Amino acid sequence: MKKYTVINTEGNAKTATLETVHGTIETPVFMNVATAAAIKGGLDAKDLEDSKCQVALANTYHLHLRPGDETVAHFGGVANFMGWSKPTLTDSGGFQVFSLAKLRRIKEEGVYFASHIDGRKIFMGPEESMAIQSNLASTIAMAFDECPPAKAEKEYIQASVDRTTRWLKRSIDAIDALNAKPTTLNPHQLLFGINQGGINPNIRIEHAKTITDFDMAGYAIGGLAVGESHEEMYNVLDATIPHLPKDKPTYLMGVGTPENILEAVERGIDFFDCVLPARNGRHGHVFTAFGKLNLFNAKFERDDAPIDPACGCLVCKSHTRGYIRHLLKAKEMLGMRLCVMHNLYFYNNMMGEIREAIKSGNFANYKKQKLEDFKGD
RNA sequence: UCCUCGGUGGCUCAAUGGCAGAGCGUCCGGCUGUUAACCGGUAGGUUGUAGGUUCGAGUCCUACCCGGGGAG
Repeated sequence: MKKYTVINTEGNAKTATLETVHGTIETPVFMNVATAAAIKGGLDAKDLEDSKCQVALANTYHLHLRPGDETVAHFGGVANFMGWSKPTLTDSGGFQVFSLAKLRRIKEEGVYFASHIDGRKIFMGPEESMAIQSNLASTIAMAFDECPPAKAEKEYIQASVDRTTRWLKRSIDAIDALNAKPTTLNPHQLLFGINQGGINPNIRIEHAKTITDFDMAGYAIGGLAVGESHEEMYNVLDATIPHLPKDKPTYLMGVGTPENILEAVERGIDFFDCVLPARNGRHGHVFTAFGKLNLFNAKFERDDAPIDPACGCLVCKSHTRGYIRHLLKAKEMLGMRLCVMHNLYFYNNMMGEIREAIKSGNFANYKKQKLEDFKGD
């Protein structure tokens, strides 16, 4: 079961549903990042539900290292492990090829990592990544790819993209073999392919055409928001998205700011994920309808307003900026937790507004108004 | 009363007689498929007081003030 149904479109923007064995996902959607089967900042699955989260994202590399994917399988997969009853997506470990640059070696067969936990040597290639993701029993698995740095030379990007294509074929073969022996946890794990090519439009387009030849459940655009400018990112989206199938979900990996998301939805993206709302929340930065606030700022010491008076989240219903600032300054864990809860709700709620706007043909106005409001404060 | 140790940024402390510093705190900024409750920056000093020696004193000398410890 992988039925992707477009409900309405406005220009290139689309709102759709993706039916999965673990429930229906309404897009555009923002997935909440639970790397090690936990939202950092002390949130659990119940908090995710309160935050209007539809999909939780976990990481292959991290869960393979600790507690081990077979241990997660013992608990019935990552969703059961963390008490989450809705769809999950697992990242393949490809991003760690980028972020753990000092701890790895890339070869044709895969990547040799030194564990960031204990230095132990581990190997991960497409087959290993798929086997781990199968144990994690995520709703959607990601192909094993390489995410080259934005500033990499064109020659390196091309060689990297070609290798990612070969890894994609191996990822597909591996997941097909695993799906041939379905488990009750996940009768048919979906696999999304990943487009790469740095900020080079031609490489991006050629790679999009190449991976479109494979019948993937969805197509992701990776390797963005890794140091390039917003303009470069939008140019890549403009060039690439027209060459991806219209009848499949698209996923812009690792993006981004609320502004980035509005721009990408306008260009036709369905799925997003980003650590920003959780990480910035832990650091006391919160998102509001009128821009970002840094709750560490002295001006909030005696501010008795909620983070965002227009917000409907549990935090804004019960707590003041002044109280949360105190918690943050006192290093009380509750301060981080409240900020993360608010930020996740802000993102997920905005995605709901986006879906409604597209359904009613009002997205262009909605986007324009939001971008204007975010500049406020 | 005597002996002794000490007095340096808001706090805790560095600085062979040679540019007065650090950590924390303050204030501000950054964070984009998480190695990140993290990283970066700002401001803040008549070195207890008054003299002296010296080219040069936080540092050596004298007196005093304040604090800790000890003796009586």
